[in-house]
Amino acid sequence: MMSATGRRIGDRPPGEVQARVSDPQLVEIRRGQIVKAAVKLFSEQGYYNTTIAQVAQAAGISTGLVYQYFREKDDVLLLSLKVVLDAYESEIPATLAGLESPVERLCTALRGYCAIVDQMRQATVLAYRSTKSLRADRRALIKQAETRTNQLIEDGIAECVRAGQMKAVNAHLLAYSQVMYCHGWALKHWALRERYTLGEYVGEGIDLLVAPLLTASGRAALQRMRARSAPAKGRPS
Amino acid sequence: MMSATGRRIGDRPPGEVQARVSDPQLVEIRRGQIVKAAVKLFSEQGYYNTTIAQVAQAAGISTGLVYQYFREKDDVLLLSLKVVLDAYESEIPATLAGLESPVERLCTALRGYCAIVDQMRQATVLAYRSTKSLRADRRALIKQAETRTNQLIEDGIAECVRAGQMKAVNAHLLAYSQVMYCHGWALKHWALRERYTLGEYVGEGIDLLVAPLLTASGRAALQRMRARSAPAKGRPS
Amino acid sequence: MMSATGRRIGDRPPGEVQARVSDPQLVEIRRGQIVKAAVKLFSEQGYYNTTIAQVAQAAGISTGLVYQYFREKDDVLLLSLKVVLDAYESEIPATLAGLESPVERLCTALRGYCAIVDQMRQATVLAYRSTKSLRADRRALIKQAETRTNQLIEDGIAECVRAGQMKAVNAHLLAYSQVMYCHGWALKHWALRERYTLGEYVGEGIDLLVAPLLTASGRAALQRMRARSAPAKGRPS
Amino acid sequence: MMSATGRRIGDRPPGEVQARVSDPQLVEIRRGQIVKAAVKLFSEQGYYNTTIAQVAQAAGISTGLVYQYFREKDDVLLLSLKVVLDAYESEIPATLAGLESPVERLCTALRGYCAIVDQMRQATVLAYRSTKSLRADRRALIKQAETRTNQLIEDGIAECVRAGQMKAVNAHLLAYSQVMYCHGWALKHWALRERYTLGEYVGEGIDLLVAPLLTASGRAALQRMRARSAPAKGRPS
DNA sequence: AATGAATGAGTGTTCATTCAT
DNA sequence: TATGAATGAACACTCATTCAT
Repeated sequence: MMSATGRRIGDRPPGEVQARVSDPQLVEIRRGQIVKAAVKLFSEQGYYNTTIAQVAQAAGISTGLVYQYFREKDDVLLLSLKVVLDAYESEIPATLAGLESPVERLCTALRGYCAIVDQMRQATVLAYRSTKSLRADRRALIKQAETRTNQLIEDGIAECVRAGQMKAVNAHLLAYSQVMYCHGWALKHWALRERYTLGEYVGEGIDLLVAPLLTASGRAALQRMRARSAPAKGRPS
Repeated sequence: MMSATGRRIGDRPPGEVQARVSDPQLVEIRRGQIVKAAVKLFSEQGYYNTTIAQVAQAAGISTGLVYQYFREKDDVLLLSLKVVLDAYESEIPATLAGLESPVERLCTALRGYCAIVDQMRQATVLAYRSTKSLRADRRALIKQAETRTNQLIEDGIAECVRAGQMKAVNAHLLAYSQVMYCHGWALKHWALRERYTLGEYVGEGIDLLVAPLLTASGRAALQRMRARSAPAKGRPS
Repeated sequence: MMSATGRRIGDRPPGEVQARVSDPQLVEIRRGQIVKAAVKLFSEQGYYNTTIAQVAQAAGISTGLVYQYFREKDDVLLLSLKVVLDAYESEIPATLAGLESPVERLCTALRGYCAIVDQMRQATVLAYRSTKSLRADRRALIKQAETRTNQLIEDGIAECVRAGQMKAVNAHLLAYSQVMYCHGWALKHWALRERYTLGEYVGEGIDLLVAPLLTASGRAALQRMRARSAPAKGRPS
Repeated sequence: MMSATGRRIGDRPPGEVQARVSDPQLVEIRRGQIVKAAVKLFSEQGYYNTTIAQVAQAAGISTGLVYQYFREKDDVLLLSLKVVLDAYESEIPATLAGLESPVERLCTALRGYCAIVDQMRQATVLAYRSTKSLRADRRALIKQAETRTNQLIEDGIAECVRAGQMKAVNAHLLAYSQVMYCHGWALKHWALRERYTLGEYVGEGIDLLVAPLLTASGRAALQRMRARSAPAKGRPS
């Protein structure tokens, strides 16, 4: 069914969305347009309440053109979710550059995670709501990406433990707990925004989900980190 | 918006679902049938992939009859979600009967919460996924119910603090964290079921989200509770 | 996929079209309406140029209702073609009642065949044009029906031969030839109608495709038949 | 109806397909490519199930280029059908070169007709199925071509009669009958191929549609012809 | 002359909702 | 009350045709 001139775009694993357009640059641009519009609309109205025509219009293209870049509506959702998850996977490690102390690395990762969640608040909710709308094989892709992100946090925890900064804990479940705390900023934003700034939310989260588990040396490291950032940020009201 | 023939049934607050049928008993029975079928189908297939005809068939009634008890499909979802949330609100307090120690009450509440989540795993996921499918005013109802359940946990935490069993913490955010941990059993069940039984999940959760925050007296209370339940339960495989 | 209350309608062989409506009488009525409209429109405009909406409108029902009685557009075509072929299969034998002479039976069958073709001229063309639009398994059903009709003619020929009224011939191919001659009245009607009436067409056909193959006794029988019918019918202009 | 930039190419009669390209040689080549691909695809899948993009790809050119040589999809069909009919019109006379005996000429024409039908089996079916897909004016062109081919056969019959080799018959309808017999090889190939080779089919056809109508001298001529070809061919199984 | 991306009208099909019985 | 047939708006997806390059 794939035209002879059809080409898989990018180097992504199988299950990847295919396009009828051969120019990879154009594919990247158009898909960017479409996914951007889709994330916005899906997040606001939900997947099933958003029509392809709306996505196309929001992307500034014709309805038919969407189908040159995506085989079906499902594919648009898949790529939209991947964009969000890929952001986690690439941006969190980026925030850690140059940091040595395990505790500092963990806290920074959590801070970064929450920051991305904050930026993509609606898209994060979308990921929670819409993953099940995907077909089984595609859902698996999303779950894998999620697992990889969790692993980033779990590794950070394990580092802390190995360095003697954190007591021995179930790193796997603690990571889950922390990740869900980060997601919570998006999922329960309607309740949280009235009471906390993002900074406060992160700080309190560290107090609850990191600090109590630290050893004396871990607590010292946390202290140092906070001392360093406090003057820069002041006390947010 | 209010159909001329529409009639408020029962004593529920405004925003309540309306029926065209006058016999309150019958309304209760039929709605029960319908909602039971709906929760099952919505959970399995999602709200938008489930047709009213399917719900009717699963409930053993005709399509048209659904509209004698619900004004629109949305109403069926609303009531379905309420059923789930009401279960939380009524069953958790029930598990606490006769317990005195604040730490024990908190841990029992969390254990009960997870148990309900486990029983209604799919429905819990449904609540996460589908709340936004509701219209704004109805969504508010759901959020209120959720807030009330959170309050149960938050009160438990506050009790612990007041009784000197837990250090001073942000009870509000800790409650959120613990509630999300409970929900996690449903939301991430695909990843968790391979590694933990429900009992283990709860136990580890308490180790992470309760124990580290306790005072010496709180720790002693937790110890006593565990000593009591351990022989009864043994080591779950 | 079939609803539990779904019911196969009628006693037709597998491959039969299914309806979502359970009352067999209603199914018969509605399908009659729909197929009648479909045969007309498909014949006039072709299958692919006719929309379901047009069929529904011509049948005096709503678009959606068509899909209560047919699973897809293809099914409407299938039943439309079957109606035509069933007419052949049932009406031709009916014209033979009471006739004894094999030659007379054969000629009457051909006359009857042409008469039906004349009545359903457009539908006959439709059968030629649209059979390939069906999916393979359905096409097979149509071919079987066609084969059965051919067999009717072939049997008539064999009878003539057995009775010594016709020389030994390839009954199979002669039947084909005669059947195609009958179909020709519909297929080439644009060219034939200017030159022949239906009666003339049949008469000349018998002169070409029956008479030359008869034995002396067969010719005599043909003669008698024609003598009998000539005064009744006269020379049609 | 005539686009301003449209230009008539070549010396074809009115109703002719137009091209935007001026070089007549190129037009011939490109149209050849396109029509060849179209005949194949239309025959296999039907006209409406074949997209212009598929035709272009099969022809090894771009989609847009098709519209440089054809004004619309309909035109591609028109030319495709003409190619088939032109083959009849030019190839049948070619087979008759050097033959004198009218009966031999007629039988050879029929044999040639069947041979072409056999070569273009799918395309012949296409002509039957798709003529009505053309717009009325174009359909007329096709009918004319068909009429001319019929005339070839009719002339052959008339020759036989004039030469005293065939009894007086309705040459017009006999020609139809014989032509339809030839077409039958394509139209009913699914049923015939299991029982007859092409040679047998032609031979039996002559037995049914030619031989019984011959005079003594005609039968003798047929005899001679068969005697000549028999040794060469033997009895095909 | 040639490409192939872009357009947008058109259609099969679904399904929430109504209504006659 | 209950049924289930009927409605019709809505939407995903296709494809003939155009057009910028």
